[in-house]
Amino acid sequence: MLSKKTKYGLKALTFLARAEGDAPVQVGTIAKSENIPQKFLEGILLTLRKSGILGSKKGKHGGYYLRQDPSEIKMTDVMRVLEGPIAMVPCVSLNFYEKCDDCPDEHACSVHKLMIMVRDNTLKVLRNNTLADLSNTKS
Amino acid sequence: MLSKKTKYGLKALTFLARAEGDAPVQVGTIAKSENIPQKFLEGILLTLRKSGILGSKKGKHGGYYLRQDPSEIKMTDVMRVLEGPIAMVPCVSLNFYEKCDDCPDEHACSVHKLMIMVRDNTLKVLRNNTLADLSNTKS
DNA sequence: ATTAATCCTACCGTTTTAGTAGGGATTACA
DNA sequence: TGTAATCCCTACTAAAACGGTAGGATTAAT
Repeated sequence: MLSKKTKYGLKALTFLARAEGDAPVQVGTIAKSENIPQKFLEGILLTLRKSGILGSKKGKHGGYYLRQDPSEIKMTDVMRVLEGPIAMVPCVSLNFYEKCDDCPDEHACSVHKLMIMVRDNTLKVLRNNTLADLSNTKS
Repeated sequence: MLSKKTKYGLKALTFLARAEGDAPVQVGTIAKSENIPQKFLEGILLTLRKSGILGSKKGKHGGYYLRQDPSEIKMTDVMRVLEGPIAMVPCVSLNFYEKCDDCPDEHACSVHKLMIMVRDNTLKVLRNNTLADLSNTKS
């Protein structure tokens, strides 16, 4: 299951991508428009900023903004920041690899085999889609 | 993340597929061989039986067995029984559809669009793989 | 100085996960 | 007919994750 955190984060990013101009957008504005609890969204945007995807401006008239063009922001990066590993099992994760404690031989493991295939196909989708693709209102 | 339940279930099914002959296999045998807590595995095999994937024989010399040839058992079915919906979001689930409570227009939702693509690619993998493919020791 | 915003930490109730415990029902076999 | 092995079922539990909320510190514009 996709967490609310990720879902809300994606919606917020889409909102920012669609927002014209480069003036920072306030959390409250996004929260209201996208039906997201404001305080919850605050934390989400904070982690997006810490990861380098968003920038922020403090104080009055402050807010958040994208640090790159939407077409440069890959879904793999966003998903890893918000949702964590893309692989469904740590033993097939590229960025968060971990050995299974059961499972004596990884290469003989049937789950391993299947999850590598799932991962590769998911990666293909997430690598081929940028925030610009999501923000596009057409189809 | 794949739950332990699903992981253990897949391993158990693989074990059964590899077991020669049609004599039922006991939970204890599988548990020991695959490093799975026996009592936990008991429950998992029970749900697999209730879903129709496994059959069982009670009493002494009882155990579990596959009800179809491994090549007939699709990963989509197994995953839906053990892990639940394949889609990451209920609003793109084929078998477990549910409307989002936020999100006024599903078709305008960027998350929806992305998750449909992910789902379709995952489905492709799971539909094209049977238990026979998993059990195959080669590559 | 006031106001409006981000930033940060801590907390909290609910649900899910990953089991464990204990026994009932059924069957093989001596 | 008795006993051991096995599946079957319910209930319980500790720990983690999820989905927030609360309260205030900090920073910047006016």
